[in-house]
Amino acid sequence: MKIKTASWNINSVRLRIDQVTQFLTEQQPDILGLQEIKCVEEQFPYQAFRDIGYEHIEVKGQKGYHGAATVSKLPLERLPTEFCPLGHARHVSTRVQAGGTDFEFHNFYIPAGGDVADPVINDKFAHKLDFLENMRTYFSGRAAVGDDRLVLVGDFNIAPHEHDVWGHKQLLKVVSHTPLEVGILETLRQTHDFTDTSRLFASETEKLYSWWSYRARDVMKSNRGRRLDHIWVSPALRPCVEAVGKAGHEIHVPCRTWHAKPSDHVPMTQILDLSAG
DNA sequence: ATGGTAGTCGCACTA
Repeated sequence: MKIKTASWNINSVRLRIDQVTQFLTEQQPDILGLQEIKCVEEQFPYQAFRDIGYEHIEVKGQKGYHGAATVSKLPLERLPTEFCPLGHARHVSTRVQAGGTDFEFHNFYIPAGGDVADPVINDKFAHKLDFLENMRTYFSGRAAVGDDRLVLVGDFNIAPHEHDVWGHKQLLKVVSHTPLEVGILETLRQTHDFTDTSRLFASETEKLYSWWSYRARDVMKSNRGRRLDHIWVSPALRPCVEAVGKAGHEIHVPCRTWHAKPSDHVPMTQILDLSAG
């Protein structure tokens, strides 16, 4: 059984509900993790998703800021997790029923971290590091991450590799690409042997971006992007990614300019051949 | 070193 997973920082799900439903209709992922929905649960446009076949919806919202939601064609069971030390709505964990099998889908919105890459003088950067530490604690505390079938998606707000940013040297002191946060994220990934699916079949020097700032003119022409969004899988699911090959992964770059008012992030999708795991 | 844009709880905050 093949399933298609997706992740997208939508920057207000209510404002861009038509873009989300267009994406779902065209790409037909089985499950989508949304970040920055910017609404409370009661304001979430449930019906628009149900109308096009996404009947299973788990939302963690808050007023005005942040928020995450997972919408799915496959049945979901909410898992009780908490990663944010400030209690922000930045995470939804679910178990997904996929035919005769299942897997966990962890949808993250890691804090951006403010402007100054020093946790002593910048509370937002300290918060980002604390959130990452809570992720580390959670996964280290699980008995057998290597055997468990986990998909981690979301806006991690970290571009780990040199060619995940338009200018490695220019961004070394810019939050999202500093060695401190990159090192923590890479340690988390390597500790559990998570596969960063965007890089599995891409060459190390291929530029990959999922986000382009609003604060620049002709941003796609200058192409000053960063790869802040990720789909990771645990070792148990790695064969499911390998089985579908490079074509199974897609960063939907045209979505950065396809509507007059796009999100600053584009969606990405990863197909898993669950029969290979 | 600064400022640029976007969305929301809009006269401020987060990104």
